[in-house]
Parts: sequence; C-alpha cells; structure tokens
Amino acid sequence: MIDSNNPIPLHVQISNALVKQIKAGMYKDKIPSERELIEAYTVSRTTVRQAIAKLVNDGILKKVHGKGTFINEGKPIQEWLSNLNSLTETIKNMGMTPSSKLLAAEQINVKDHTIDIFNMDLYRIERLRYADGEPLAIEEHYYPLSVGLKLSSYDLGTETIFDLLENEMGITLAEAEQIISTEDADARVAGLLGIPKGASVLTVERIIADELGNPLEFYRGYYRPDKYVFRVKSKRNGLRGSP
Amino acid sequence: MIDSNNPIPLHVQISNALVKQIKAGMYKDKIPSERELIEAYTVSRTTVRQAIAKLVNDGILKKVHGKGTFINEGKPIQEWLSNLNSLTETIKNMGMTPSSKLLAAEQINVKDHTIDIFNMDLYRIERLRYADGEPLAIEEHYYPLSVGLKLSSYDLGTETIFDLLENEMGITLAEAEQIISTEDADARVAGLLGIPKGASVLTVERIIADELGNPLEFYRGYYRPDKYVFRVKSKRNGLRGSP
DNA sequence: CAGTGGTCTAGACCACTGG
DNA sequence: CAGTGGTCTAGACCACTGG
Repeated sequence: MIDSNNPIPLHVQISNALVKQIKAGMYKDKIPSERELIEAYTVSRTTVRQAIAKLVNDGILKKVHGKGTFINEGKPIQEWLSNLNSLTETIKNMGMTPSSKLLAAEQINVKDHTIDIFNMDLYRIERLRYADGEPLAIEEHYYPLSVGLKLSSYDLGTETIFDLLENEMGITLAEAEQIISTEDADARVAGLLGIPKGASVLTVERIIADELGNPLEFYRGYYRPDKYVFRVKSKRNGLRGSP
Repeated sequence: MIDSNNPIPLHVQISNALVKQIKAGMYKDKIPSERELIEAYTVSRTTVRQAIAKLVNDGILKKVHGKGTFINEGKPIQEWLSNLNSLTETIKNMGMTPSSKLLAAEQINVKDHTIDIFNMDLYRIERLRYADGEPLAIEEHYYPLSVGLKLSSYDLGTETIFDLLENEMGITLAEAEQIISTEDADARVAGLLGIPKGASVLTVERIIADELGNPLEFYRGYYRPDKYVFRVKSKRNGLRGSP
C-alpha cells in the first residue's frame, strides 16, 4: 500500500491513502495522531506532517493543537465546481443551449510563448463559446504538444474538451488553481464577444494539474460580465496554513 | 534580528525578515538558496523551508527545482476565496501595510434601500482601503441598525470590522456567498481608486451569514484589478469543494 | 498527568537546471 | 559538473488540551 520504492513520494502516497480512508468512512471525526501514523506507515514524523499539511491546505483536515487532527465537515462549493467541470455543463444547467466556434488550433514553439509552467512546445486551442446563440466567452487552452495533437483529431467545434481528456485520452484532472480578474476588452475580444471596445470583461487564468501537481493545462478565459458571473461560497475558517 | 529566545517561531521570524528584505529591494529576482539561508540565520533546513513555504503559499515566492526560489514580480494581491478573510488580513498576509479612510457611516431607512435580504433599517459603512498607501478598494458594508450603531462607536478608520464583530461584539461569521464580476468604473469610483473613468474594476457582492444561515452583513466591494485578484483552488473529483 | 500538534536540529540522498 | 530544491530520517523539547 505504502511503497518506498514507488517513485511517488511517500508523503503523497500517505495523503492519498488518508483521503481514501476518509472517503470510506474509516474515521468518524478524527484521524490517527501523527505518532500513530508514523507507526502505521513506518515513516518519519516529517513525512507524516507533510502528508497532513497537504490535506489541511486543501481544507480536508483541520489540526487542533493538543487535541488532534480532525476531518473538516463542510459543504462543497457547488456553483464553482460546475464551472470547473465545463462551461458546457454550466450553460446546460442554466437551461440554455451551449455551442462553440473553433477559432484556432495550432502548435506553438517553446520560444514563442511565455507560459512558464510549460518549458516545451505547446498546442493552443481557442474557441468562442455561445449560450443560446449569444457570444458568452472566449476560451484559450494550452496543452503539451502530444496532448494537443491528439485533441486536434476530434471535432473541437462540438466536443467537450474535459470529456475528451478524461474519457477518450485517460488523463486525470485532479486540481485546478484559478485566478479571477478583469480587463478592458481590446478590439478583437470586444468584436468576438459583441461588446464595446474598452468595456470590462471578466478574465480567468487557470492551471489544471494531475494528482502529483504536474501541470496538464493552462487556460485563459474572457467572459461577458453581463452574462456570466462567478459565485463562490466561503467559510470563515482561517486555514491559511503552510504546507 | 533573528532571535531564538523570541517566542515568535524562528520560521515566522525568517518569513517576516524575507518579506522585509524583498520589499526593501534587497534581492532583484531570486532570494538566497536554502543552504545560504541556513548559514545566514544559523538554523536547520527544515526551518528555512518552513519559512519559504509560507511565502510560496501566499504567492510572494515561487520555487523552481534546480534553479532557486524567485520573487513573484508585481503580482497583485491574491485572495484565496475558500477562506473568508478580511481585506486587512489579506493585505497583511501579502506583507503590505493596510490602512483605511472612512467615507460614510450612516443610517438608511428600510424604504430607502433595496437590499432584499434585510427588511429593516440598516447602517451603512463605506471605506476606501489602501495597501502601502496606494488605493486598493472601496468597501461598502450594510448591517442591521443595532449592529451598525455599535460598530460606529469604534474608530472605523483604523479598526478591522471582522475583529470588532467577532472579538468585541461576539458575533460569529460562519459562511459567505460571493458574486464576483466586473464593471466599468463610474466617475466617483474611478476618482477614489485613482484609475481612468470607464476602466474595469472587479466587483464583489457578498452576503455573510451566521451558522444558522441568518444574514449578518451585505457587502459590496470595488477592487483595482491591477492590484488585487481572486484565487481559487478546486478539486476535480475531491470529496469536498474548494480547499 | 498522558497525549496531542508545533517547532527545530543535523544530517542524508535524490532529481533537476545550467554551463 | 556544482548548485538548486525535493524528499526523508531519527531524534529532541515545547505548548496546548483534557481528564
């Protein structure tokens, strides 16, 4: 189960094992203490603490000094997850009909891009997304070349990219980090979205990574703020721990 | 400077020292390597790595395996949306100094507002917020009259409202639902924030509720997008929503 | 008081980046 | 190759919680 010959770091293996056990309901409220986990997995305290720190940072666990490490009861952020799942799903959930127009699908050489998480040639896919026939967003996706070339063999005007990645290509999307901001629309963005030049557009930059934190996709989205907003539920907690 | 007799943990002292040095422009791009910091502060590698990890988590530093640890240049303040933090806390976490100017503190009669979660007279507090002396955001808070009147007895130009609510008034903030969008700045907002009229501003509307879901506060914020962005981590198939 | 997480030391070997 | 961060060990003492 935990294998020190496995190239996956021990602390990641332990994190994953703990998550599996929590999901299986193996612990009611509290996970075993650090000393107990040291015994159970025959690792050092540093390794156990690193595994736990990751889950605390993810909001799954909560540590209380002198008491123990507890499972965080909480509600999922349903609106946000549906956005992450795919824009197609979100549009459908709102009772509208999604559609897409492929704007670009092309190779980019490593020296022509500045996406510093990828130090390799990339494949770029750009689509204009519609809801009930009205322009809603422009989405740019960047993938490693091998992934992008496989994607390009499908009809990107109609397919959902997440479906292709996960179901056709067997790629596991685990985590996403997103940054939400705004920009003044330039002429091209304004024209495509059907808004005045200089009007505010919502922007999203996103890095999707696999379970080990390796980046799989870089994404940039431009949304019409009159048609699309972000909804997030937050808890007053203070889980701003260091990993 | 770094004092092992100080009750503040060494790694926190080192974090703070690094932030101070970065702000002072002591490093151009890269901070010293972990081995160099071990020498400089006469601590173990664990302690140095703990200090750095905090700043990486806050978005101030970025580690690159085999190369070094780099300063995240000119990145706007990043708020992790999964936690409900006050702007004061967020600014401090980024190693900057928060300040405020009170713009308004006034009673509003029930018939003069349209905030449909409150069917009662309200108290409205509006402040201009600064980070390191630069305008960052305009924040409007609406409270039930009894709460607002108590708040108004404090110096709202210097106090943190969350602190007053939680520590002075014993009010428990549990959950918030936030809507993030963007608007073109009108003349007043542009003037206060020091940006051109019509430029994009990030907007947040927020309802904070107690553990039973009773609304405690309605909030509206206007943020300069060059200085402030929202950050969210999401799980693709996690057992919970966002960390 | 025993048990918990928080901090910290002083090492070790590995994988990665660049010249 | 020398230098970097990534992982990991095997300890130690501290501060906090609860009975």
